[in-house]
Amino acid sequence: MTATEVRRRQGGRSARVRQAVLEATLAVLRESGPDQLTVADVARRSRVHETSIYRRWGSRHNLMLDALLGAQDQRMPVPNTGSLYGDLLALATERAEYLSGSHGRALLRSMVMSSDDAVLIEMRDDFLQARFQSLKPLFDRAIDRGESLVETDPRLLLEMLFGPLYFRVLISREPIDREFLEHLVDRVAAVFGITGR
Amino acid sequence: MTATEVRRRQGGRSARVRQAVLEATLAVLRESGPDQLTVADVARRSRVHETSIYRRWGSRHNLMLDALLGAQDQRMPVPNTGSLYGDLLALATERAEYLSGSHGRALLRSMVMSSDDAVLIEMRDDFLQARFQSLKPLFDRAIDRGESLVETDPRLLLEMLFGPLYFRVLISREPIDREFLEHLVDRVAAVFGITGR
DNA sequence: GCCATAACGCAAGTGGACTTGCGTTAGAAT
DNA sequence: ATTCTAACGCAAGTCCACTTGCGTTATGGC
Repeated sequence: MTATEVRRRQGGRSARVRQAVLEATLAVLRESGPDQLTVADVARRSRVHETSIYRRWGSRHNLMLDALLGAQDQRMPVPNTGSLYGDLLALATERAEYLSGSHGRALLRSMVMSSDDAVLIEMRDDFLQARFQSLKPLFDRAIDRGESLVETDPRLLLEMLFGPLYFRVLISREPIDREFLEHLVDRVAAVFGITGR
Repeated sequence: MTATEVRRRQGGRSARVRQAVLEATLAVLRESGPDQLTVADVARRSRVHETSIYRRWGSRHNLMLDALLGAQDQRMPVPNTGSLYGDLLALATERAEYLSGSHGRALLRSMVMSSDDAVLIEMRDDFLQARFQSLKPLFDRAIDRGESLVETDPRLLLEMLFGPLYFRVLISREPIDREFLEHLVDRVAAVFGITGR
């Protein structure tokens, strides 16, 4: 029973190709926009053959997703306004702005359209995991300050905060204005017993 | 200033073609699934030329969106369990099940990928408007029963209820279990001062 | 250094979304 | 009944996502 263990390669050429392709993807994305991006463009720009791109990423959407998630890692601002309420409002505001922009819309469409094979699922999970993890200090600081949180399931809180934003951008396509953001944060803060404003 | 008013036609052949195409779309959707649906299939089945379909709907996703939204109108169950809490839980449960199924996933992807020209925007708006409208009795009944609602913005409430569901199905792709639904409804009900369970 | 093979390059092709130009049919207004 | 033209039918073509087969390169393990 030879366990057919495929030894994947990660360094050297493989890594160079990966980086070149992802960089090219982001560049084309900036210049042409998500709808105009073609794999042929990325291939030309990265000097990597189109076939190699398809063999590694499988589809155009998967490729865009990988590139965009990578770009996210850089700047994921974790607000620190002095109160949990303020932090949540800042967070929701930043998120709404990002999602409404062309970069964010591209990421969303890619997340929705990307395939659901093991690799992609893991990629998404890792990203969301890291994202939620990076926001943990936000709650720790609130507890240190003595803000009373009746509820301490940050995951649920964040889903209730972000869910409506994604709903508006993806489904109803209503604009998200400051009033809506404040109402939303008010309600969410209320449920979780977050004091002060 | 001749307002170049294009007289659209709605009855007769136009209507027959529209109905035939939408029916065929749903049939193909059932038999082949959303990813396998091709416009050529729909054309053959409806006996309407492919070109005519493209001229009217513009894209495959727009077509699917129209068909699926139409199919929704039929059976939009408005729960009546005797308490607002029970109604909301039933509503969220039904919604989660629908969205997780193949029909729902198809609708979601179509909504995300469909174009944003005037006609489509109006179609989406009408649908959501009708949907929210149809749920109004649910709140009226609660008030009649004497349940105290501190908050009376049904729209916001529904966005807070549905948002996280859409988030899970579209973005994180986490399964939605009963526990999550109950927690969610608990919190939402709490914000809006919904008494009783 | 040598070898096995993962990953890449290249050519060629398939399938399906979407477009265009032009002639034809059939609502609807007069 | 006649006329105008929106909507349809048809043929042909373009573009791009994605695949396949085969030869070539260059890693990583020994």
